[in-house]
Amino acid sequence: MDRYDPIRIEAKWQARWEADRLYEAKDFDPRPKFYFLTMFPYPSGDLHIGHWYAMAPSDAAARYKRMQGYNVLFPIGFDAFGLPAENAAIQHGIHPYRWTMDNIARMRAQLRAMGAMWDWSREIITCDPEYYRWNQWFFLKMYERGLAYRALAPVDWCPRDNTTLAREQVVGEERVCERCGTPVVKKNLEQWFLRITAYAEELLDFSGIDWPERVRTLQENWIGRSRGVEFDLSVKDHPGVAFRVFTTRPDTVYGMTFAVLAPEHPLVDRLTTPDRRAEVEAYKYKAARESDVERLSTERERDGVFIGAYAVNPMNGEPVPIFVADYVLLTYGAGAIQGVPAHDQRDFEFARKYGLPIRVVVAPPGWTGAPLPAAYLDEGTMVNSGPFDGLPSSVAWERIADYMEETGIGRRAVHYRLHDWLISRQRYWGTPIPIIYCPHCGTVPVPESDLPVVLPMDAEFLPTGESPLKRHEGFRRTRCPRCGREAERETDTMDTFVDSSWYQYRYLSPRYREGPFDPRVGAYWLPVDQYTGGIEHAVMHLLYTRFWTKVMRDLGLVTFSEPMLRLFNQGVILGEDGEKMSKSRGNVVNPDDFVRTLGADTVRAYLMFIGPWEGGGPWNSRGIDGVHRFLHRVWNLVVGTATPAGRGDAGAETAASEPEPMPLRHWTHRTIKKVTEDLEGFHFNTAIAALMEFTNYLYQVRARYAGTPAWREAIRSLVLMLAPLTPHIAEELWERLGEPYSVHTQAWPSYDPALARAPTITLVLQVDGKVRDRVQVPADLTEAQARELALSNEKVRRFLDGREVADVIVVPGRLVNVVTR
RNA sequence: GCGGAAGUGGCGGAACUGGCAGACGCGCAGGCCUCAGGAGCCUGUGGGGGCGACCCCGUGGGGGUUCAAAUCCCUCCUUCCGCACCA
Repeated sequence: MDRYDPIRIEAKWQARWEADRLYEAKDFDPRPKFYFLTMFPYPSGDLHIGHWYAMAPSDAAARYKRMQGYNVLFPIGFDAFGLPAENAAIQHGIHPYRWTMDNIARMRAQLRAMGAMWDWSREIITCDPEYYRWNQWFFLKMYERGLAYRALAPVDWCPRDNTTLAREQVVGEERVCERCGTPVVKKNLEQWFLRITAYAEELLDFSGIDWPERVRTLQENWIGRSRGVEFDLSVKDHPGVAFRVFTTRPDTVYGMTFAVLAPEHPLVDRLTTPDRRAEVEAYKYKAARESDVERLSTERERDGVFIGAYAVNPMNGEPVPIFVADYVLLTYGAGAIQGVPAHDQRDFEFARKYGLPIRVVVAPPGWTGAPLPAAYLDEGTMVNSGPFDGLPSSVAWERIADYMEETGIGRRAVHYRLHDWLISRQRYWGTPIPIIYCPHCGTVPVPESDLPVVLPMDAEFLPTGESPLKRHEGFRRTRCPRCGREAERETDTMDTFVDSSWYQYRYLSPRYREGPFDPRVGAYWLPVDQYTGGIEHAVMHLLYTRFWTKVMRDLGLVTFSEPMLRLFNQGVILGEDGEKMSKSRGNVVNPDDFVRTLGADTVRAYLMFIGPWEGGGPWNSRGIDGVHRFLHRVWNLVVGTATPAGRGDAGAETAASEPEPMPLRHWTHRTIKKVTEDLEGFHFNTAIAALMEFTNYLYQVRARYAGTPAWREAIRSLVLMLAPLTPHIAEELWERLGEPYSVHTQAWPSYDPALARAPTITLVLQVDGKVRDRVQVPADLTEAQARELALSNEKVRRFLDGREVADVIVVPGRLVNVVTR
């Protein structure tokens, strides 16, 4: 007997597919195109089960699209810059390039074992100078347009990785480094930024793309748009001196009883009176020293110090005391606020602590004038607000804003939580920023013709934490492209998120020399139709790549504004204990072990069967056996060598001699319908369940149908439907059926809707909503017939027990509910 | 605190637009086959009651709408994720 031997057939077909270049996508093919992209891996060294979970289902989906008649581009590459390579260099003396390329070689072999339809001819590796030269090119284009700039700014610094971090890379309440978990510290440094905030408004617009609500919400929250009013407060006894405040509640301006400056605010020194100076200085010192952890502690009492000066409310000329307090941040809004304790919880607590007046200006319904127990934040009626009294506060919001604009007191303004993207990294293993500092000419961009600025291979890697480029004289010292005199290169490299912000374009023409991608090829494939990857990139990669595409549009490189039309986020695969896989927990599942014993098809199918793709979930080593058994059963069924012996077969005959459940062709077509719909929606788990059911059914009726055309249709369909999910076994069985190579270039089976519809249905008979009987009836039973059937049914009558029938609900094709009084 | 998602057998999960709860698989129990394979076959398996035909209960808790609720509404609880002094 010829048993299912996954190891042998998988090796065989992988070699054949590669030799035949079965998966190379053709540009300009007349079929409709479909660009299916999965987030490319970082070459950490080994392909882990998480990679499989991200990639095997996406391969199945891409294969399905191909069988649906699309010309599918399904590329793969490596996100090859980053810290681990540099750390390996420091710890083990291996050059980051060597380390990275060795890992890539190993991972390529592991990826091939998956049997995916990647087009390896388009592989990209971001640490290749021919790749990162375009990072530099983009940077120069942005620099020309003022979208890349250098600024002295307080930046987040990871003391362990010895580098700055983008705001998005600082995570959690503890404000730790996204990569290593070390608490970050603030440093004041000259760094390069990309002006993503120029696109803040546009990035809030998701029209035209079908992205998960979750990602949209995360991005919206991250961008953090606030609409409000900015106005200036003049300072009493300081003619000509004023500071700006921003508020989202201009309707509460008459309720201002104090003002607050951020401790770092530039006016603090100037306005502080001599008698307050010592206290203010002490407070500033304290605020500066406090770590962010302390400063953000939720239980912490709000505090501040009066600086001795008074600000004048522009609406009523009333002076209010000015404080410094660290609950006001220099980095948001204007770095100063109006203190309205009656209508802001923080101001309320502050006013209580320092005995400041709490003046209600938006009255809650039924307010009697009594003090409020907490800040009142909702809509109300204006009081104590001069000409605006009596208006609903939402109306007053607009009227006061209008008034401020008309009189020049202030203007409407929008602020964002989003900051510009800090891209400077004080590390070696990244794209050099193509800038030269000349003592005579200043900051000079490297001319395009001099690109790429190549990383020197002979850098030294020492555990000092200092960037190797900074100490590399040959790299650092250069000549000014403008005046030719001695100058210095920028030694910082770019955040690796730059690499992944536009990689989808490089896949189109990875060896193109005239630009980041060939526009002719781009016109055919772009944009990406389907993108898949983890949710962890919601506010970093996925925001950056949208930004990048908008910049590319404004540079005239593309004609659209969004890089990926549809996005799907798969879940996370957990260890057997239900916890996140980690070496320290010892719950890491190595896919290679299972591939070696059960085969790649089983691993693929199991990962898809485990549950909804978006849900992730725990790995179960027993569960995978069930899927493996299923493939065995399919094999035996199709090859026709299911064990014919003994009582097992007798049992099968027993099953087959029972009343026929449904005709074979109906089962075939309804399974095709179900699997088609499931794959369309990435519901791999239920698609596989349907194929299991179908297989179980085929075993039951095999004796009756074997050899008939309907049987052949069923078996062919089964193999075709397995092709995207388990490509190797499908190819082998397809060949054994005598069908032409390759199963993967066949059309997806179509179904006849009439056949997919059940010829008979189970009609449920209920009395007062409780199921009392089930009867098999023709699917086209009329409503009247169903009603008749129910009322004459013996069990229904028994449960009616002579009671009066009040109503009979008939749901055609489903049930009849007899309702008693 | 704010925003989002979710709670279904011993486990992973299924259930169209409100219409048979628990598909499929794991596990478990019993039986079979086999010179033993990462082979296969059959039966049973939500809880409780009954010799049985059958009956009752059951989708986090409580309440509601409805002929009918896992599904809709209110409320509470729990878990996960994100943001968190953003003015």
